Amino acid sequence: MELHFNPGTVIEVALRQIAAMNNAFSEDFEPEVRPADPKFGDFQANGVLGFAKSKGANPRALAQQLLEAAQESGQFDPARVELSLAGPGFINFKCTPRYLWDWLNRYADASDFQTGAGKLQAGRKVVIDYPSANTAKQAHIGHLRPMVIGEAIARLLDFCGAETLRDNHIGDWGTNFGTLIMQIKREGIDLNQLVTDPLAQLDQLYKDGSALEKDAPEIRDQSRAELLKLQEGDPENTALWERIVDISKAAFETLYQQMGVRIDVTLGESFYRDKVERVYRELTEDGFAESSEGALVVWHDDVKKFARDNERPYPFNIRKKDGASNYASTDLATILYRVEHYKADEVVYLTDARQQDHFQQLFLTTQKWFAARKYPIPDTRHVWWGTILGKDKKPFKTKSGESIKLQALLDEACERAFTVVTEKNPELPESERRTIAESVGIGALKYADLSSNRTQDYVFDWDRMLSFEGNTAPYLLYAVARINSIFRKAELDPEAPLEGASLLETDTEFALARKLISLPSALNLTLNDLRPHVLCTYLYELAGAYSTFYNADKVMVDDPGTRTRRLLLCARTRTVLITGLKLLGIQPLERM
RNA sequence: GUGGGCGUAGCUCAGCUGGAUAGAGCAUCGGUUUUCUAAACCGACGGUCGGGGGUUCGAGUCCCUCCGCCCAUGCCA
Repeated sequence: MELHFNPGTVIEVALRQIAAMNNAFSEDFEPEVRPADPKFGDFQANGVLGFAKSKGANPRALAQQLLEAAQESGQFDPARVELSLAGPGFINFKCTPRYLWDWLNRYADASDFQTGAGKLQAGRKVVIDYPSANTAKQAHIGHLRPMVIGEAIARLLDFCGAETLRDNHIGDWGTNFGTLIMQIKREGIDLNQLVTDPLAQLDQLYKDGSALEKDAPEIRDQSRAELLKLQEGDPENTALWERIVDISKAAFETLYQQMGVRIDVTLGESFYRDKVERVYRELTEDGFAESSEGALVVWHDDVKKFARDNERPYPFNIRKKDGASNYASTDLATILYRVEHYKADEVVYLTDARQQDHFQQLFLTTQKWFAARKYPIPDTRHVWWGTILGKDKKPFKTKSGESIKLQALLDEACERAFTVVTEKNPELPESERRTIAESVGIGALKYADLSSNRTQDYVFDWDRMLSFEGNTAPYLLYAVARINSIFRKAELDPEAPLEGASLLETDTEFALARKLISLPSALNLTLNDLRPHVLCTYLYELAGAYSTFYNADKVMVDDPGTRTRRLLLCARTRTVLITGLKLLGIQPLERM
């Protein structure tokens, strides 16, 4: 068996090939190789069971046949992997100590992992639409998930070889500008005079404005008129708008830096304002768009929910009845631009769960439109997530019921982490405790967001996320810090090559080694549905296997062979943990 | 009404798309340190997987049917 980054893939490819040449199987046989429970082996193939069922064959006999064919093929060197038949027809694969050891020596540092993982998405151009913040509003807790999940997914795709473009599709052209400009004019505000926290003041102006609109239709009309003037290029409104956007960008930049969010381009909705006409024209010409109640809409009769004869009409509204564009218009113009200008093979959108209908309609419309025009059709993916809940299981808010400001959340995370660090490690200088607290605090916040399945709501709990027990950032960071400490005391570079190690011996060493070689499986699985919690679970299990090993097997023993092999396990664990944490956007620490 | 998500241990969550005896952490109880960071480790306790039916060698996972919660549902994004 080849010494590949992902042994599971090698097994799968080999089995598929062997089955294809065997009379008892057919081309469509899927081996279904996956990591196994350690008590059975390292990998298992479950595919025979399903296959036997579909053919009405005896699964165990069939599995026996495949196993023998595999052994005869010469593709499974007994010195590297042991095959066995189990239960109703599972085939188990157990890597030999030799193989584990060779793998650990072959895949030694971050660049080895990068090379191995880099084949997964090689050559793909992926545009990632995030964090797509609003303009003229302060960032609040609702902006946490797009920043955290978006950054993690972007890093993951980068790591796996994709050529990514992080496109910050800001909402700088929405209806809210009508309201905001209306209110600015009403109050006679000079935007250049706003000094302290200008974004907060814009936020307030908007709130006041929309409060007024609530029970005054004439004010609502006024706002709509201001919006239309802006969209038609009125110089006064354009100048106001530019200033608002600048204020917003500057404020968000500070947050992006703290959050470790990296952006390649910021092309907001305004960028597409002269590109929506083409969308209207092409969709109308091709017969996809038509007028309905004064608006321009697209019906999708092939999907019940969006069909025109549905009991509750739910068209894709691409131009409002007042002639103004909306987010459907700009999203259509945007995807065209991403394909034509950036040659995107895939576009990944990151938003919360509530926008699923919109993206379903957007994707349907894009496919039909692009097919009709013979434009390249990109893969599209909507990566969505649930709500952050308080302990009462309702959306997490302040006691007075307002949304929590993101900056306040970050500050509290760092402050709480600082208290903990000071409690545990009072002898460290304050500046270092502050640095540690920032990594631990922000890291804990991010990890809490990433470690549960993103499609579900999760309960926000400071104490749990900052705990050193359980599936948390501090637990993982602590594991890294302990490894660093060993190398520091031994006066060794954890990234330097290690020579003269003896072969693995104890159960805890083996358990750790087996966990290490399952990194590629974890990456694969994470990438499948872009679910970072899969990677989190893996890292947590790895840190757990390390802690068990650390407690059971002393590293700095006298015997040089034993010492070196344990140091090697420490070094590998460290590299994998650091690599994983960085993929999640969490900064590892030398000590804590 | 329709569509989406969900219901797993007292609490917070996993469960790799139908696989082997349903797993972690917290909490509770008990144990481990002259040893590299005990911010750790080990063990015990804890489950009619919302209820009921079905499909099959096999169901937390798929189908049907109820119960309950969250979200979306024509011009905000």
